[in-house]
Amino acid sequence: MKIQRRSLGEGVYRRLLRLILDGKITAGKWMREEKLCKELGVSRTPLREALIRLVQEGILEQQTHRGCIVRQLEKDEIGQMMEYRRLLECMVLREWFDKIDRHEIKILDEKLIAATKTGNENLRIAILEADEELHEIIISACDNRFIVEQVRRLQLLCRPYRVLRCAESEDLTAILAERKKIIDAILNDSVEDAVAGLSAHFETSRKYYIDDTLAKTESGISQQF
Amino acid sequence: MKIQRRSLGEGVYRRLLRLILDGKITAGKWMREEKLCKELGVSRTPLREALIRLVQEGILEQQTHRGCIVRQLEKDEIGQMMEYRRLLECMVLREWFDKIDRHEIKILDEKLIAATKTGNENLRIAILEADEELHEIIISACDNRFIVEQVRRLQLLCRPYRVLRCAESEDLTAILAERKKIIDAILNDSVEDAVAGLSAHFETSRKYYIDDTLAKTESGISQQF
DNA sequence: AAATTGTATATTGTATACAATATTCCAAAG
DNA sequence: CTTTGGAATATTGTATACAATATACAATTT
Repeated sequence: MKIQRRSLGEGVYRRLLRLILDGKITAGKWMREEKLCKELGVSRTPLREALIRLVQEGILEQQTHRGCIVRQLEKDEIGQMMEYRRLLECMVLREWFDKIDRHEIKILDEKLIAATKTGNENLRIAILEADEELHEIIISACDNRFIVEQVRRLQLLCRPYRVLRCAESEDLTAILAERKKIIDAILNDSVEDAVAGLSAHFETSRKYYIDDTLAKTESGISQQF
Repeated sequence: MKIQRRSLGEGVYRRLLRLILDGKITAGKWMREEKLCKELGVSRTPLREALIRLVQEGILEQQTHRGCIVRQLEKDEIGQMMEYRRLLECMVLREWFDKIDRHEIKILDEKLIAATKTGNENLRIAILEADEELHEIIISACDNRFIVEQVRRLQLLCRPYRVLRCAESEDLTAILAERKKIIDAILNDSVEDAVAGLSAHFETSRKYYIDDTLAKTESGISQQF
C-alpha cells in the first residue's frame, strides 16, 4: 500500500507552476479547466485547487465566470520587480556581508578564471552558472527565512522574462568584468564596492529584461524559449 | 437582478482572514470544514477555496487528511518578520525620502502636539492613530507596487501579535519622543536621522512583540484581544 | 496493567452533477 | 451593411455524494 503524502491538487499545482515558469504555457493564455483536466488526468476539483493557489501567488489572474489567465507582466511591472530585487539583494549583501561564505566566492572566482582560458563557448556556460551561483551565495548568507523566500520568489517570477544575454552578445569581457567587480569586492571585504557592483549589475540586467520584453511584444514573438 | 462580482469563495476568504487577523480565531485552532460551513452558510467547495488561499499565504498550515490549522508563529519567526519590516520600511524611507508627503507629516505633527494638551486618555488614542498613519505616509511615498504590497502584508501578519504598548504603559513621553524624532527628521530633510529613528522605533517594538508573546504563551493566556 | 490490533467514527480528498454566468452566432430590424 | 436581441453553447461556480485516510476507543493478548 502506497502512502499518499501529497494531495493531487498539490501535485497539479507544482506541475502547472513548472509549465508556466518554463514558458511551456505562455503569458496571456487561458487556463481552460476541462482541457487541463484531460491533459493532467485529474478531475476539476484538484485542478481548481491548483489554479486558486496560482491566483493567490499572482501568477494567474482570475476573472469571475471567465476563468484564469496567465498573467502578462507589463513593462513597468517587470521593472518594478527588478528594482525590488536590486534593493532587496543589495540590502542582504550589506546587512549580512560578514556572513557571506568567502570560500564559496573564492571557488566561484577560480572557476571563472579557469573558464576564461577554455574558449568562448565554455566561458558562456560558466558565466551563466556563475551568475546564478553568485546570487545564491549572497542570499544564503541571510538567515531571515522571509527575506530568503521573497528573493527566491522574485527570481522565479522574473525567470520567464529573463534574457540570456551571454547567448547573444559576442563580447564577454564586459559581462565578465561586471561579475568580477562584485567577487573582488567581497574578497577584499569592501561592502560599499560590492553593493555598488551588485546594484550596477542589476541595473544593466533590468534594461535588458525590459528592452527585450518590449521588443518581443512589439514584434509579436512568443516569449517561449 | 444583482450582478455577482465576487465569488462566494472570495467572500469567505476575506471573512476568515479578518477573523484570524482580529484574533477572533486564535492560533493553533483547527479549521473544521463542516463547522465553518454551517457558521458561514456556504458549502464545502467555496470554504475550501478560502482555506487553500489562506494556506498559500502561510496563514494556515495544511496537513493531509487532517485539515488546516491556524499557524502559530514562533518567537523567532515574529522576530524575523519584524526585522524584515524594519529593513524594508527603512529602505523605503531612504530610497523614496524626497517623495514623502511633508504636508501630511506636518498635519500629523500638529495633531500630536494638540493631543499632548488634552490629557493622557486622548493622547493615548492619538499616538495609536499617529503610529499607523506614520507608517502609511512613509510607505505611500514608494511607487513600487510589489514593495508596498509586501510591507502591507507584513503589517497584517504581525497584527495578531501586536501589543498596544500605549494601553499598558503610563509614561507616554518616551513613546511620544520616539515618534517625534522621526517626524522632525523628515521635516528637517535629514535622511539619516529619520532612518535611525524609524529603525530604533522598530527595535523597541520588536522587543515588545516578542517578550509579550513569550509571556502570553508561557502563562497560557489566549492571544485573543 | 500495558501494548496491540481491529473496528467505528470523524474528517478530509476527489469526482461529478447541477446552477449561474459569459460568449458566440444567427436572425431580424433599422 | 450594420446593429441589436436572444437563443444555443461553452465555461466557470457551487453543492453534494462518495472515497481515502486519520483518530478514538474497545477488545484481545501478553
